Amino acid sequence: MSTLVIVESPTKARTIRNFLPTGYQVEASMGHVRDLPSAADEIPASVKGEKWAQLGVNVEANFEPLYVIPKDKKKVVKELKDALKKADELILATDEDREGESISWHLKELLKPKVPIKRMVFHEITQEAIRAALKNCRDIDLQLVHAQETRRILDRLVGYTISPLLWKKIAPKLSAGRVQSVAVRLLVARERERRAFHQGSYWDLKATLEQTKTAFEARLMSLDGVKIATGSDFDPETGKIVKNRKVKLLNETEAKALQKQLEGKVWTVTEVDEKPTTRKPSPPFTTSTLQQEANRKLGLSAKETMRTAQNLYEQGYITYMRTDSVHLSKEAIAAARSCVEQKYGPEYLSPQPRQYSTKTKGAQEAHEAIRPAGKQFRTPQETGLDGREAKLYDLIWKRTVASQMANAQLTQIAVNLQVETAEFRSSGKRINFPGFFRAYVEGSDDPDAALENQEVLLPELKAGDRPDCKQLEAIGHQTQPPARYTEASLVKTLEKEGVGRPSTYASIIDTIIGKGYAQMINKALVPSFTAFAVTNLLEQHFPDLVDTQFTSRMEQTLDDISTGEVEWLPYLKTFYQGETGLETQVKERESQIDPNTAKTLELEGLEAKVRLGKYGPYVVVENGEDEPLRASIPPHLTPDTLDRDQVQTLIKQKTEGPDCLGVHPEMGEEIFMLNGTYGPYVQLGEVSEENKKPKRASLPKGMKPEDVTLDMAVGLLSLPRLLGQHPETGANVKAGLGRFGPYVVHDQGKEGKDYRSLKKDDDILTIGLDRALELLAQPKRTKGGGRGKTKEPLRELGKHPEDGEAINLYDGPYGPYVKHGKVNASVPKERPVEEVTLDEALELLKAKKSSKTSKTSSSRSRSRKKAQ
DNA sequence: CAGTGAGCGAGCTTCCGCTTGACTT
Repeated sequence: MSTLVIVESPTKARTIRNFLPTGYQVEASMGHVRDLPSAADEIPASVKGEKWAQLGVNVEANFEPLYVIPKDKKKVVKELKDALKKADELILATDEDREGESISWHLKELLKPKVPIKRMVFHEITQEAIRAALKNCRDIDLQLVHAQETRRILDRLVGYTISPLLWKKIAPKLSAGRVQSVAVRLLVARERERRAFHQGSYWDLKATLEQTKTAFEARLMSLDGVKIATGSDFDPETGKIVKNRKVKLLNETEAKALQKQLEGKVWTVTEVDEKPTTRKPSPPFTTSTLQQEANRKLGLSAKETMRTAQNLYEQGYITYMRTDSVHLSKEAIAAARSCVEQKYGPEYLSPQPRQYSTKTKGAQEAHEAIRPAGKQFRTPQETGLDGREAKLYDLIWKRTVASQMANAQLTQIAVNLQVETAEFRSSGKRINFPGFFRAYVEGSDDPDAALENQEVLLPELKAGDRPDCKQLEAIGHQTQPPARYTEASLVKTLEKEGVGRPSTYASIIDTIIGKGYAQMINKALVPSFTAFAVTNLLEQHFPDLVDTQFTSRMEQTLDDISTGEVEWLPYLKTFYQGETGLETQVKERESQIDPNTAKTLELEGLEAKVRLGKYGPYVVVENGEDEPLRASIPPHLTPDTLDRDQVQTLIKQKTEGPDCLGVHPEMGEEIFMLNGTYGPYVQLGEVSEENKKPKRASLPKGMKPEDVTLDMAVGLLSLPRLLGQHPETGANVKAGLGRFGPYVVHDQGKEGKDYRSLKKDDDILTIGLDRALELLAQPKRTKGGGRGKTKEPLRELGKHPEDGEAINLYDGPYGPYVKHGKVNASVPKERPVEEVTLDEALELLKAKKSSKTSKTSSSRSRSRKKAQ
């Protein structure tokens, strides 16, 4: 008697294998095994002529989906079929959520087993839980499967009807979808706010006071009983105080006058208010909160976090990393509590075990929260991990353990002080009992709030006290525009609205960047002009689809379908073919929308219009009777900074030709300031028949075109510049501008070149030999396995018999590999790294070399995608 | 890499969610 058990992931398969009796074979499906055809080459010839072929859903016949096996799943399916041949029974043990139920159903439909089928679900991977699940098998829940199918079809209908509309009206290859279009809209909405933002400025006073030798600070709160204006009193759209607000706005003169007036006066404490407060630890990690915290505390991108977590999961250090649940098993709670007792003592335990409940919209909770694996948590030190993995495990360990710790007890202290008619306030915080603070304090998107987490000590004060004023300063402030989204804050917002799933948060960001809807500038997501045009069109013509509520309404209906309260077919029919249905809407709008209008952006406070052209965005300025003036917008110029002056400069460059900075003193040719696809650059002479490629040099980052003088331009054009000879080797030391910015190099020709980037305060035009030597003497910065070629090998294996070049063993992000010249070959997972020999390495390299000659079509198409 | 913004025009582009291995280092 033998039974085939199918789960989603190979890691899970390996784990539960140990908990099942002999005669059970466990295999992985690797996620979904069937799907709607994703592109034309997956549509079978038999339906290619049909009107609905491109959709992959027969909208004319009860929305029957056309399922195919994607290319990358063919192998898995074949293996599963083979495994089934040997089995007398099939157990489908995928996750208990909507997608998991659907995977089981697809497996059943696809494998058409002739043997009995059971559906098994479990929530914990322990001996008891799995044995119990085995005894309580059930049938596939078809209503849940219908809910998934409805979700799948609806997403397809949205994506594959709206995207083609965008191709016709804005630009080919654009995309729209239930999730990505909402994400893009969030970015665009924030950028609009930033464009509309007007800065306001205000002043206040800061006093440094002292009592019983302890210094503390106080801020001016009110004057003559009227509150002093602060940032929140401003209207961000006007830069002025909100109408009818009764506050006193201090300007610089007034603030300084008041400062003078109050100097040397008597300060009196009028009121001391102490309030006890408690803080509760945050729940254990879900995918979304892990991504946010790893981004804030470790600086990891969502993608990096997931890759690192996957490694930890596969090595058995943590539980499953794609989850929306904050639930901890009994076992996990016990393990966390024992960690608290051992490490911090019993007084740090929460009196009762804490069980958190998931409040996220649309959560499906097929898994536990992300936590250290096992019945006993390994402490971060015990794992022996290093690098990113160690840091991420540490974060997960602390968060999990902290969740079972006692509340922190604090006292908030507010002290009011009076000096003449001015009222000042000082706030402090005392930590009476740190509780979970000992282990973990959640990071914050707002650095000011993070500061609040620290204890602010005040001396013992009581009403009537007269502290000394040591210093009184007038301080100017300016209101700040709303911050752009980061990866972390975007994921947080999407999760809050129930948009996207744990398995997709990281890829949503990839999608919107890959489609040219946004770029990442200093960790901030900045939407493109294309994003503006697409969002405008969708908001105007399909407001429901880009509403953040759309997904939660859909989820509600899907829930109702899964309980049988709503039928799936009528829902889809109304959504697509109803009077205000999607198909009807798209057809109607197709004739209404003028492509020229859709490609044109009217930005607030700008007469010039932005248009999307074949080669990117450009500005158009009406020029009376004449042809309008046009000029390209360089990619580094973002929508929020495009103002009148910027447009002026772009147009001027275009019409008057490039600015001439002067004549090169030695070459006798003119030097021009130009703006190219890669930003501003200087050029010596003009392009002509005999001089097709005149000498050019980009401006280093931070140098503004308008600040560049003739001398500076000459300096830039003379790069790389010889600084002198290295005192030890006699080789040339030069300074130049490279792909990564300004650098110095110790150029020993064939012996090798040693590069260092200049520091922020160094000037490429004036740097001398001494400073260059100083930089070269510093070690190379190798942060987290940077791109430096000087990576230390794990082990040297020996020399290649043919060319005598060294063959070394390295550790890389994809596991250990051996390297010979430019050829790398991974060491197979089952081989222990310690045992790899030179001969084995030669074999691996040989196999790799021969396979390299045949490139697959899929890798070609992937690199093409990346290039866009 | 470095100055364009219409048109010849077959066939293709595109969604979300579930997974790992391939990429290369």
